[in-house]
Amino acid sequence: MSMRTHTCGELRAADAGAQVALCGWVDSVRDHGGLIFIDLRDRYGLTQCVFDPQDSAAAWDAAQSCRSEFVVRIEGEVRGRPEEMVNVKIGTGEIEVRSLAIEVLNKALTPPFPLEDREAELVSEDLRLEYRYLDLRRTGMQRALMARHHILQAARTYFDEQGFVEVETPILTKSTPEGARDYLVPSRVIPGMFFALPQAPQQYKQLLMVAGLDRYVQIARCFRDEDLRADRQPEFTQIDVEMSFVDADDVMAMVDGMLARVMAAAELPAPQLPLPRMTWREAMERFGTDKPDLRFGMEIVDLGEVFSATAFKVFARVLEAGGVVKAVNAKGLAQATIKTVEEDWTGLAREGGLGGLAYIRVQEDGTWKSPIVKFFSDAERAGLQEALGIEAGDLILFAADKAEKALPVLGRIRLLAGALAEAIPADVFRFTWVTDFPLFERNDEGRLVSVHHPFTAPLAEDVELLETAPEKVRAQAYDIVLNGTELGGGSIRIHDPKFQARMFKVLGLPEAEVQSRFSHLLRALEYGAPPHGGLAIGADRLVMLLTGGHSIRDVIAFPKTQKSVDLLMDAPAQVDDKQLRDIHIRLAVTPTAEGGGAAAKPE
RNA sequence: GGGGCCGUAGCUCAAUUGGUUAGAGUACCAGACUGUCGAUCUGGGUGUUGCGGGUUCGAGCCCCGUCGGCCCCGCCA
Repeated sequence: MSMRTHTCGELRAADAGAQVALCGWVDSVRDHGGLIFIDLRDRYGLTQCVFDPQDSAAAWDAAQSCRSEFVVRIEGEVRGRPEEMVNVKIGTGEIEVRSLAIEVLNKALTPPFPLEDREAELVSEDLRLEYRYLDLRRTGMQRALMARHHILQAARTYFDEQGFVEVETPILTKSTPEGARDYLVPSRVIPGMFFALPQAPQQYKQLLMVAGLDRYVQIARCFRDEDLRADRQPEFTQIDVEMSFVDADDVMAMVDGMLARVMAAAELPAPQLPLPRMTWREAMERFGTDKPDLRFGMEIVDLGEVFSATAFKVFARVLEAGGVVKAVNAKGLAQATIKTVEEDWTGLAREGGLGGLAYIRVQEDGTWKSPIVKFFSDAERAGLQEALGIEAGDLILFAADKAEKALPVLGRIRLLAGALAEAIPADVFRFTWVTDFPLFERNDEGRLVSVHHPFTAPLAEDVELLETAPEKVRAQAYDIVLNGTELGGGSIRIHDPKFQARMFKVLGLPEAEVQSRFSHLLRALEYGAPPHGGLAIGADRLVMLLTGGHSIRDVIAFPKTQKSVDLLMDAPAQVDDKQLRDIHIRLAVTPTAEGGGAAAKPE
């Protein structure tokens, strides 16, 4: 008989009578003194194996010494269970294996934490990460990894069917001037020079379009040396796409199809295609963010009309100065605590540069309780009522300032209010495209920088504003958003070398820097670059959202901690002096062994 | 760089105002048990209260420092 004849998730009533061999981990031992039950587990499922001293005294004896997580091979005969003994919780619950022999292939130490999902999910994450190979043994984690596999496989298959070619681009590449901090790799051969790990395969995929590949896709690893969040890891995976001879609609339609396939692969309801679209301006006006969560209402309402002639000086002054008065109706939150409204949310408004946050609590009897209502005319009250659909129990939150300040604040409060009111369903998936982003923004120093990246093409009708009013120029850029999370984004690229040079000039990049950083791309554009565009989707975030996870660490096999430490491998770590000499590096700090060897402390 | 939460048995947590021998559940170990499937019953505490220092007659608890984990802001073209 072979090592194993079946998996632990395979046997059914129809297999009764079969002689089988199963291999796996001991999930649990229930020793009744006479009878012993061992649940044997592998990736495929759980099978109950019964040891009776009358069947085989030797096997029964060996089973007695089995402990959790031992790796064993069991031979026996499949037996149907009487109806009252069927276990409906597991797929193999209608059978059991009458065990005639058991071989311990490997013993196991007692796991440092329970491997049962129900309990393991409460265990501190650093312990799980230190013993990730045990954590990944859990059903829940295996399900997440399987979902990831199916989702990425569906995306690959889809793009293959659509004629895309998967091309691998270098991991050792060149540092880019803008964007995130690069991970650097010193060159041994050329002293003092460094490779950078790619933040994205952006320029390579554009060069592949110049090369005539026409349709490119890659499940690409990307690296960014920035601080982490629940949805950000220093290395992450993108579904990276680029297409030639397309416009923005073509790219979005292609990705619509992919997302529909991916939803099916994740066994989730199909979204209606085409996925909805809105412009960046509309997203900001209605939701106060460029990644709107469409799972609930509480949209931002403009009250410029209502208060156009108001006697309330605070609003009047703002409107006169070209500002806006906006509000959100936090439905049903009139009972929100003073702390929530006047400390937490008002504090948030102040952080966002607002003077404060006005509000109205609508009492159960319909009366308005508010420090500011007394300044409103009857017409203004009626206007508010109408514009915000005010009902008993509502909480109205006002922001009056420049639109760029008021909208983001209300956008954040809308999310908090939605969560507080439990108005955001967890099992609903609402996609939207956000299009027509601004091409540029001002950074801290007031310098013009690309919102997306410097290869993004502007909308044709805005090109004439490039030099005169660059901040008004909209980009042929689009983000795909799911449930308030930015899944990915892309753009139509500039394919005309003269235009690309013009763009660098508008950005104020010195000629020398353009040459040293982008000469390869500019030269490539000189040799017949097709019009092209594409996008990249954050694979980890996509899988996280579709599996209901709260952190991308839940869908990455071996993630890093918030300090970018790998607790399992204990990386980063010190290296030998010889290794440093080879790469011409001398340390300016003395590494210390504290914190498990991963912490380096300045002298 | 900044704000917040956390660190007590293998795990999850408790421990009154600073009080004498640091507990519970579970895991684990031993014994019992022939139909369990989160088995059950009996017995057993296995501890550098993250680490270092301070205050105190006395510190898990207070103070200072430090290490680590998580969430957020900044940052992430």
